[in-house]
Amino acid sequence: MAKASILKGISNAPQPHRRHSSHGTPRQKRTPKRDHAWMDGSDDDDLEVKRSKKHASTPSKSSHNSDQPRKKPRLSAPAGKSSASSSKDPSLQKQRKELPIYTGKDAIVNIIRENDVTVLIGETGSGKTTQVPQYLLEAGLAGSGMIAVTQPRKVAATSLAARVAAEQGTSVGALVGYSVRFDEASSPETRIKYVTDGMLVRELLGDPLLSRYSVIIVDEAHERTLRTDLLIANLKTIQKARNAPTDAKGKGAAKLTPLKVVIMSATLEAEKFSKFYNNAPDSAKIVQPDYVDAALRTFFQIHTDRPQGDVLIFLPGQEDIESLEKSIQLYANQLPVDVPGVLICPMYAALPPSQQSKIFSPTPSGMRKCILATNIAETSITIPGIKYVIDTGKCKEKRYVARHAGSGYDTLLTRDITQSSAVQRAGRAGREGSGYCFRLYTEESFRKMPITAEPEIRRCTLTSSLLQLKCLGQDLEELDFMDKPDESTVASALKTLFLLGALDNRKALTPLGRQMAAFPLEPPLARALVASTEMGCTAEVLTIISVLSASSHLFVDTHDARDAAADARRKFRHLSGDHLTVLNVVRAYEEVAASESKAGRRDWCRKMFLNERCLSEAMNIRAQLRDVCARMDVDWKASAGDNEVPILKALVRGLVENTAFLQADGSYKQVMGSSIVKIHPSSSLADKKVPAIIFDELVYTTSVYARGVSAVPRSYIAEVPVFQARVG
DNA sequence: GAGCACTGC
Repeated sequence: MAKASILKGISNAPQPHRRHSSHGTPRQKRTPKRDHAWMDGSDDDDLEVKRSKKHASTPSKSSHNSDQPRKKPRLSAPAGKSSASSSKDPSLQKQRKELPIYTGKDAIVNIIRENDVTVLIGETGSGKTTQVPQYLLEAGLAGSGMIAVTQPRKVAATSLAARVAAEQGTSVGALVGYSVRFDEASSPETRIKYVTDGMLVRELLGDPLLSRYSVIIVDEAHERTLRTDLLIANLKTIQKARNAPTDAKGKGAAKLTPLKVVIMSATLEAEKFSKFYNNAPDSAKIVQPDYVDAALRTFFQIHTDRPQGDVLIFLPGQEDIESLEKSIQLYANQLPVDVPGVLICPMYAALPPSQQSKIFSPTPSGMRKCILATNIAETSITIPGIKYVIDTGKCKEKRYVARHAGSGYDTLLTRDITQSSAVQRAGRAGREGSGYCFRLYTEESFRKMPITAEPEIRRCTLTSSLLQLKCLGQDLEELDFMDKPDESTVASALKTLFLLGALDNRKALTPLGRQMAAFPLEPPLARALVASTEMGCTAEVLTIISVLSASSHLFVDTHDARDAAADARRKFRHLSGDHLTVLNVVRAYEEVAASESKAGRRDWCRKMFLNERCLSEAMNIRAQLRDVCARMDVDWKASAGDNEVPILKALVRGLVENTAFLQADGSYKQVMGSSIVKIHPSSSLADKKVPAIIFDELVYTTSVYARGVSAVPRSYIAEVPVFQARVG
């Protein structure tokens, strides 16, 4: 069994906290100075780290030859050189030593040396992410293998690699590299590699024991992304194989070097919670049933009673924002002349960039800015000059609901925020001075909130993960997870993969399933792609699914220019519906891209109300998918031209579960699952009655909507083998 | 007649 150790208390240098208050009667209070407080109360654990002497560090020189890297040939320090080496930028080395983690360096290295698994808890900014890999390399713990450091986001992986490469006095891609989708910088010399968690999960498919790595550091583990959870579960399995007892020596297993795992996680900032509650006043204990109305009243209390300073109100969604905007405007127009005017700025992701930008312009003198935002303002953007925050305590959350062992749907419903969100929201006030947070909920409600968000593995569709695991000969049901996925979600994933032909009726992976897993796509889209190779329309299907798997929407939603947007959209419209409309858009975009400059392209997209980010990302994805096709000897150029028949038939193969027939009463009934679904109003087929539809996804908001819809003859659906089996 | 926010391959 793997030995495990937990190291706690890599704390930041103590810093003054912002002043907050809550529950309606704000009052300033300087927070007491206190370094740390852990949820489990074991305050003194950090001494374990702090106590250790920094005795003369003995970097074991790894006998690594320092060939010049192929990609970025520039000077590079040989591995194993001490961090104190004079060849490195002295100011960077000084900075490294000033990091909170530095005093614990030897203790950390020793504990990791002695244990198979180490859990390292430290706050953001403690330097653990940049320093620990370097400490381990310098101490020779990497042996002849690599140290991988996983990150949930690409930008973190690339920027951390740049930072650590600089600290090592080398260029990125030499001793220190990174690997993310669409981008890689590494060479045979690379020993520390920053990778996205998804990249390492994908690497498992080709190298199930991750044999190139001797240390894997899973960073930001507290974020509990689906891929991190999947990785952690797999690392346990891998360690069993690679760190087998020594009696296996001489046999197969002995060829494998042991694997060390380091899990790094931020604390939940427990002390910030408690400080927050020391100033909890005793008024405002009334539950506000209508948070929009409460926000309205709280805003005008602030506006008439409090000194100048902008207000940020957190609301769940666009609908509430628009309704509150109207009410505030109405009352603001009736204010006495001696009260400052109100400048209302709505803020949510779907708002066109031109209207988003006004929240960043300085508030005109004699005015108070009031920003109405979704949780986009919680982390993604920082708005300067906010003095007051009003927190409704609500947000919207997307969650997958599995039903009847299959055919579930995504929901988007308003719910209570988490405690960590509440803290985050309050922290948006007074970033440049003192600030106040007004919470429209009681202290008791706060205590009832979940501390953190539920891990993704409990909220998402697991179809893609299950397919990847099946390729590794594993199973969602058997793997040892920190949090077990929900049974019905697993059942639903199994059913989907069976219907797609990726699994047989004994839940075993089929050759088709293995083929599908090679593509970085959701299984239904991968299935459509494979089908297109048999139907001679790979070029078109590749284009359509590239757009569907891009992270943003193709069409820009605008309120003001709704008619103009609809006019522009009509130019691309295809009678069959949204999928071929997407194809028309990309074909037009490619023509423009061929003749126009970058600016011309941007201009065209703006005029056509198209999201250029979506299109350029789709082009990237398409190029990657073409590469995979080429490797699998699939002709990605095979084109059906303007014949939509094979294209729709290929899509039907992937979207088998997302099919519905028109009923006699004019509604659509899902073929599998039997729910009544409506065509989403954003679809080109909204309000149209066609005998049968396929769709990209089912979303439950105000009712169950099908999004991304195309009309197909009923026969296309009936000829799918799975349906024939059901009938016969 | 409707669109929380991110992220990953």
